[in-house]
Amino acid sequence: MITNKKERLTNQKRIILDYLKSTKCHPCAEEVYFFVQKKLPQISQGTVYRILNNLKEKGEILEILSGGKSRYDGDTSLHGHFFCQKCGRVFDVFEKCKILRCKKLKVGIVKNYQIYFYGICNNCKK
Amino acid sequence: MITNKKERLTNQKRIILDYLKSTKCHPCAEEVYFFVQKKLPQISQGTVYRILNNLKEKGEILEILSGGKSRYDGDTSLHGHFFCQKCGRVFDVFEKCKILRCKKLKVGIVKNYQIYFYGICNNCKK
DNA sequence: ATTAATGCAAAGTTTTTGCATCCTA
DNA sequence: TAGGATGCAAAAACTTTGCATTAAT
Repeated sequence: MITNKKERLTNQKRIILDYLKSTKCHPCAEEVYFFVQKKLPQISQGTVYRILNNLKEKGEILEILSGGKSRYDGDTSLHGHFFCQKCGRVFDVFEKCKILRCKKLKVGIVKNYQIYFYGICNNCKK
Repeated sequence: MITNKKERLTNQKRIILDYLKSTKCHPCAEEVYFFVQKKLPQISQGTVYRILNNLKEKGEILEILSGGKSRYDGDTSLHGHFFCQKCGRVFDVFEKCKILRCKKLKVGIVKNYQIYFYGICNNCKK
């Protein structure tokens, strides 16, 4: 039996998705929560987490892994992320990241991939 | 004043490092704990975490990020990791991963990087 | 002998979840 | 108006930490 749940577009979801699509800051769940709270003061962190997981599963946003809390990116195009080990900021990287377009590796078939760079950003290098 | 702490090689640390250097299973902290417990029944999870962080900081092991718990890899050579979305296993990938040897990107200087592949492994594909 | 490292347990941090209620379609 | 989504709060999951004790050098 196929359970064909019809998903609903709520204010909460729309605001979060709009936010992630419009920023390049790669906010964590808490930062998303703070942002949405300005527009919907009653929103809860649980809802933010549920929506982020939902959008992630549908492939509308990307989860950026880090040791501690995850960050989220509304840009799902093929690119990598650079973590500055000094200021902690995360930058998009569009160079060098498309050379792995291969769909096949010895171990199996690749659906997608993530590249994380670690180093010192131009600002902190000065 | 320079505090030049002399680090000590304990049984706990030696067993954990030996284990990570000898397996290709990419165990998580809990699995490391279970393994070491067979040899040192009194070891605590706190110690395992402290040692894993210590080895990671010294660059002797690699932390493999995933949504939930981290995994650890005793092989610090340049390679990527493939996560099977069906069986959950993590495989080493030595192909395609050395093409990013660049030390410089537009955003800054790269010290190191990690590549994570997601897909279906050969075993699960059958 | 020093003092780094451990074991234990408590606490911290991040994320998930149960359930009554709300609100989208 | 049916049932998917939310808000709230509790709980789960993972990791860190304080402190007395142990043990490596």
